[in-house]
Amino acid sequence: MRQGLTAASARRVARPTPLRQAVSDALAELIISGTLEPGQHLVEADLAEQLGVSRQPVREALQRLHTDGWVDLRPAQGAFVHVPTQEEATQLLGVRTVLETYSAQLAAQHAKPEHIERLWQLQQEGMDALAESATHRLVAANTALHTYITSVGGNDVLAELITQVGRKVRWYYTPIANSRSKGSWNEHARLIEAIAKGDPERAGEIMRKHTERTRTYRKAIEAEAASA
Amino acid sequence: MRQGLTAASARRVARPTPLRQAVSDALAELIISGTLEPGQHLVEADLAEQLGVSRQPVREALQRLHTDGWVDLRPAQGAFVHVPTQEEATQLLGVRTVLETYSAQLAAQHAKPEHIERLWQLQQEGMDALAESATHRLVAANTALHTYITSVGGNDVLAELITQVGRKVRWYYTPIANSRSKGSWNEHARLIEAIAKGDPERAGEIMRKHTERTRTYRKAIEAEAASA
DNA sequence: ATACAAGCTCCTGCATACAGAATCCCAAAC
DNA sequence: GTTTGGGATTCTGTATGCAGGAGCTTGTAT
Repeated sequence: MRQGLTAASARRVARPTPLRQAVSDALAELIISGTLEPGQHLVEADLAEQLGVSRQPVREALQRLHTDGWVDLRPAQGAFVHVPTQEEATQLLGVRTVLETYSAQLAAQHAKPEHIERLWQLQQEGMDALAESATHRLVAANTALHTYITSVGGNDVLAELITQVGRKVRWYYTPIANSRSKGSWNEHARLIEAIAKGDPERAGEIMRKHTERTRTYRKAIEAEAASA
Repeated sequence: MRQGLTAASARRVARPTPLRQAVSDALAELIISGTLEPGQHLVEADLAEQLGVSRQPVREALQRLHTDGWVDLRPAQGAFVHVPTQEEATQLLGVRTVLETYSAQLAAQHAKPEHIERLWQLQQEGMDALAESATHRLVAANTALHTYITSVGGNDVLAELITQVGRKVRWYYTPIANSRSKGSWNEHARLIEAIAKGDPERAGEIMRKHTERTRTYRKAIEAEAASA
C-alpha cells in the first residue's frame, strides 16, 4: 500500500491527549470564570493536588498560560493570575477592532453562497436566543458568528490571533458583554449583507464600528458605575 | 519605611534569570538561524546535553516555543521545528500589514516632538547602513525604526503581537528581507513625515502600502526563482 | 510601641527516575 | 522481492527528590 491517502483517511487517529493541555484548559476556565482571582498566587503543589496530577503537568500548563498572557511568572516566586488594567483593556479592544475589521474584509472577498447561507443561519440563532433572553446561548451565538466570519476569510494565522484576543476581551468584559445585544445583532445583519455583496470596504467599516462600540459602551458603563 | 517608592527605585533588582528562558532564547536563535531545520525532530535529551542542562528546562522552553508557533508538539512524539508553508507566509504578511498600519496610525496620533526627533535619528541610522551596504546593521535599523514607531503608539498589547509576528516574518523571509532596501527607506521618510504632521490616515496608508510591498516582492522573487 | 534581625517554613526551579507508547529493525513467511 | 509480525530500542510524559531562595514569624533592641 504505497499509494497516497486521501485527506480524509489521512486524518490522524485520536492520540492520548497530553495531561498538560487538560490542565491548561482547566486553569484557563477557572481564571475566566473568576474562581481564581486576579493577583492570586498559584501554588503548584496545591493546583496539582486539586486536579489530581503531579506538579510537572501543572508547571507546563502554567508556562503555556504565561505566554498566552493569563498568568504572570515572577522568577523564584511562581505564578500569579494576571491582573488586568484598564489601560490594557483599552489596548486590547483597539487591537481586536483592527483584526476583526480585516477579518470582515477577507470574508467579503472570499465568501461563497453556501457561506452566506450559514451566516444567516447563525444570525437567526442569535435572534432566537435574543428573543428568549437566553444569555448563555446569545454569547455563544455571537462567538460562533464572529468565528465563522473569520473562517470564511481563510486566514488561519488571523483566526488564531482573534481567538486569543477574543478570550481576553471576554474575560475583561464578562459582565457587560451582552448588555447591548439588540443593536449588536442589527449590526450583524448589515454586516452579513455587505459580505454577501462581496463589498470588503463596507464589511470592514461595519465591523470596525461594531467592535468600536464595545469601547463606547464600556465608558458609559463605567461612568454609570462611578456615579451610582 | 512605609512610604511609596518612586517608579525608578521600584524597578526590581536583577533576579536570577530562569534557565528555561535562556534555553528558549537559544533554541529560537538556532531555529531562526537555520541551524535547526524545519521539520527536524527535537529530541529533548540531545538538546539538554548540548546546552548543558537537564531535560526539564528544555521541556518548558519547548512549551513556550510551541505556543509562539516555532515548534509543533505531536503527542507522544515530541517536538518538531515548525515547517512554514507558503500559505502561512502569505497570511502572516496580511496580518502584519493590518497591525503595522494600526501602529502607524496610533503613532501619528500620539507622537510628540521628541519622538519625531528620535525617528529621524533612526532613519539616519538606516540611511548610513544603506550607504555602507552593511546588511546586518540595515536589518537592525529597520527593526528598530518599526519597533520605535509602535512604542510611540503606546499600545503594549499591539507591540507584543507585532514583535511575535515580525519574528516569524523575518524567519520566513530571511534571504529577501533586505533586497529592496533603497525604496523601503524612502517610504520610511514619508512615513515619519506623516507621523510628524499627526496625520493618522496618511501614516496608516503609507505603512499599509509599505508592508504590502513585501508581498509583491515575494511574488516577484519566487517567479524569478522558478524561471531560473 | 516601633524598627530590626535571626530563624523557620514554604515554595520554586532544576535534576533525576520510572512507566508507557511509538518507532525501528530484523527475521520469517508468502 | 514484498509483506508481516515480534522484539528491542528510543523517546516522551509523568512522578518524585533535593537544593536554594523568598517571605513570614518571632524575638530582641532601641
